[in-house]
Amino acid sequence: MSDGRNGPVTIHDVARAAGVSIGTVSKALNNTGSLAPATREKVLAAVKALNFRPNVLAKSLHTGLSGTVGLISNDSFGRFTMPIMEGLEGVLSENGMGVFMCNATDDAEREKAHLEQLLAKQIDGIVVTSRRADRRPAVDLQGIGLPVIYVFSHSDDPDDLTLLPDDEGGAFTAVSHLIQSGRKRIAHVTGPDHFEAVRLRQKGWLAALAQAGLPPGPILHGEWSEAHGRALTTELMVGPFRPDAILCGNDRIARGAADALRESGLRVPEDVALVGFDNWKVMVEACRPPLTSVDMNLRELGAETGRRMVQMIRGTPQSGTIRLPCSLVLRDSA
Amino acid sequence: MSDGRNGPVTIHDVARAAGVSIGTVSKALNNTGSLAPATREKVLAAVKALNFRPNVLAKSLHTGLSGTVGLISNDSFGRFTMPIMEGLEGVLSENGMGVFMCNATDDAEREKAHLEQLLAKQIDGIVVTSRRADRRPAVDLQGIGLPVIYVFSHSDDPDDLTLLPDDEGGAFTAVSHLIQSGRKRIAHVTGPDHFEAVRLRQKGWLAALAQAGLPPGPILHGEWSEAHGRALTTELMVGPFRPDAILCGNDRIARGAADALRESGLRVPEDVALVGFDNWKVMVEACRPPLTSVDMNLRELGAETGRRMVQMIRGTPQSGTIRLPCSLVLRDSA
DNA sequence: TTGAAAGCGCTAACAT
DNA sequence: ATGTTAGCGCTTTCAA
Repeated sequence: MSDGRNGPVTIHDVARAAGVSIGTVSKALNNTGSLAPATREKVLAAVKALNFRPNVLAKSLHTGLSGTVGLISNDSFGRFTMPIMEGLEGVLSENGMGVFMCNATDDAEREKAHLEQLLAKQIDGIVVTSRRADRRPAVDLQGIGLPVIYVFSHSDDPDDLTLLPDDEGGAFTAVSHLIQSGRKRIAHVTGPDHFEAVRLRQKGWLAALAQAGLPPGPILHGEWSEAHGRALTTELMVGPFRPDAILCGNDRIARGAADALRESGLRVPEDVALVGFDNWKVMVEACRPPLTSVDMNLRELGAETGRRMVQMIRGTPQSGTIRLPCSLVLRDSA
Repeated sequence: MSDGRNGPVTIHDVARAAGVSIGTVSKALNNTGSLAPATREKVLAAVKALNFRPNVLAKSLHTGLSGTVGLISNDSFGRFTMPIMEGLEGVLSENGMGVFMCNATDDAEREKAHLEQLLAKQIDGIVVTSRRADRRPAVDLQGIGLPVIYVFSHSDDPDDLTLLPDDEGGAFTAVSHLIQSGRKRIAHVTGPDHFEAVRLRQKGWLAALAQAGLPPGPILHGEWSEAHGRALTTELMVGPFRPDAILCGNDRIARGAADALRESGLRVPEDVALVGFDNWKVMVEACRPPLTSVDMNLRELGAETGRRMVQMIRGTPQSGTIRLPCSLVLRDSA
């Protein structure tokens, strides 16, 4: 607490207290070189007594590594970034590393400013995340060779490493489940098709139908909202194709669908089964009935990002686009 | 790009390129000391040419300041932490500072581990946030005098600085609005009363009623869910007190209330007006009708945290509990 | 106005 | 086994 002098406790204070040189303290702290056990004990005792905490910034000057990663979000720390960040931070902090949060909100200027700050802070790597998984220009590292991972965001440079959920596989799994539980007329109500994820999920839906020899139902596009889920579902149900199941592009659409069906006197899942996408807790639980939904496992996506980032920082380069599996979470709607 | 040598460009490289000493480069960069304009130009030209970026870690060794703040969240980066983080990061990054994200999830061990990492990284301050605003033990800084701000979380040490939304004022504003629009029988359906926020909102509700000379309606407690919103509202409507308005403890409860009312044939807001709390976009917009709700202005709360953190780091100590105003966002339900 | 030199807290090679 | 010393990239006196 009161070490007599002012300012933080340094390695010199420890050396003095233990009656050794600072080099010896350093060795004791890092288990390097050779040291008499007794000396080590003495040093560690002084460290405890003085409550000494090594300054990692000073250490960084030597190693060239700061033990720090920058996370640039274009999601304003939104719903998708959160779990990714959680998984990432968990893995990195286990490795003694920290995460700098930056919010760029799809503003190139802000992103550039953040990049400058991060580089000045000597970060060891960059993670770029986004609100959606469409292609974006690669971050401009100005020739500085720094590991970069795009997660839930997609660099247009194929030499970059991009981590994404397997949207197509997720949709395939969901539709296969519907088919296995006896559904034969499966429609798809989803979001705007300028989203890559929308196109991929559509592909998975079609693939599962094709594999079972079932005809593709209609596909309806709209905004990602409950209101559109209701409207599109109503539209769908008065059409010629009477679905016995609907794969929804996200949980909000699915919840809108559930409401529309119930209010038109149809039962879920007896008359029409429903599967959502995102497995967003507040949505799936509030839905009537509770919604079966595809989970993109974003937490795990973030954790995998962390593991790969550690590898890259240690010198193993990685590139390409990797898709991690989604999982279907069963509830009452399908 | 290729500066001939390996590794990052240092101040020495710039000095060499500009034909001056490193001391001169430093002065040119920081506008300190006296320097011939021509020399400054020469240096800055070299900086540009080499794409030199000062190493702030090295600078930190002198200043003792890292330009870095740690944010310890106990919310797993949840819905409430997000906007706070966004506001905080915005202000701090404007000041050239960065934010380290840590997720402690209410685990004292994890919090301690994070604290150690943050201190080793020489952070200049700590922000502690939480899922709810109940009291918590102060972070143990072990005698290190470091600025700490509790936001959307409440230290049990009155000498700490705590920033919170004005729950009571928010409820008061909401109920006053209901009264002004002619409502006279105002009930309160809310969350578990072990939440400080619940008790404060209740207080605001009562105060507004008292000021208007209206009798307090019933108050019903339940979980923060739509299901409980529906159940409690149904219970309320069959009771002896026929409310013409309900202040809801959060938006989920309010949305449940809206559904229950509509499904029992009552119109919102004609028969019963509804006000929610949180102004959570997906909830208020999906609600039928769109929900009038109290916004806690968490983004601004985060921004204010950032401003005060900057002040504290600059040497102005602060303490006490400060409550920032909520605002009522009008939509169709009241 | 500019340069030389002494550190900031720490590591690591080299002496002893 | 331990101490000495030369930096890591930068700032900041103090001389010149």
